[in-house]
Amino acid sequence: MLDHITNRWGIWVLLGLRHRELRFFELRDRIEGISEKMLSQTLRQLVADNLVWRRVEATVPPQVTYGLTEFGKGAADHLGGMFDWIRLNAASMMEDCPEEAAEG
Amino acid sequence: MLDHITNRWGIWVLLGLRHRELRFFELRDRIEGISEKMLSQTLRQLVADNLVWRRVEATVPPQVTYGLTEFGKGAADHLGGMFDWIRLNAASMMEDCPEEAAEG
DNA sequence: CAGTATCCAAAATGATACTG
DNA sequence: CAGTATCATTTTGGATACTG
Repeated sequence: MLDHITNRWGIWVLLGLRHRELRFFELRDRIEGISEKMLSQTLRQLVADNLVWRRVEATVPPQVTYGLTEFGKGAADHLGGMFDWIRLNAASMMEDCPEEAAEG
Repeated sequence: MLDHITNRWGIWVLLGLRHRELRFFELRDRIEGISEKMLSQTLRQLVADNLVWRRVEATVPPQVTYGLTEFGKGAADHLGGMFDWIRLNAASMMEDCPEEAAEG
């Protein structure tokens, strides 16, 4: 399952759904570069893993909405935390890395 | 860079180095299923990203040791935390998921 | 021991067209 | 709108042989 989460697209879907539930096309629009095929496939995996839920409204045209389960929220939280931490520390790391000298 | 960390093997290398520094063959042994090619490649990426350091001792036979930088330690920590959390919650999630009913 | 180079197989991805 | 099917391409991974 970690594979699905850390997949090329899994991360972005989970982070994309972090703030609110989204329709299929909203996700596709949010996650730039993703194809419909990959989005569909990734979503199916995440739904199967109980990280994401799927709600279909049998209207015309049909509306399908995706959101995070409680489990998915936790995962997205960890993921987001790590992501933020990396962005913060990567910046200061590139400027100057005094810790490296302390290693030896 | 997130790609490198969440790579198929990047995760396991970072987690493998979490407790202590290791030699090349120790890592290869620890991470079952990894080939020398993939290990070498993954390590080069992580070193380039400043997540891992590399120490060469010019002995015969040569000894090369890898370990986490301060930056890498932080990343491995986040990764390990998420990993543990998933393992814990995935188990209870599969048995019973009352939160799901509360969604609708 | 610690790699690198090469070649090959397998899997992931993408573009496009199509369906209900 | 929300997908699925198909095909071509790209990427990844592994086995093996070779080097210092």
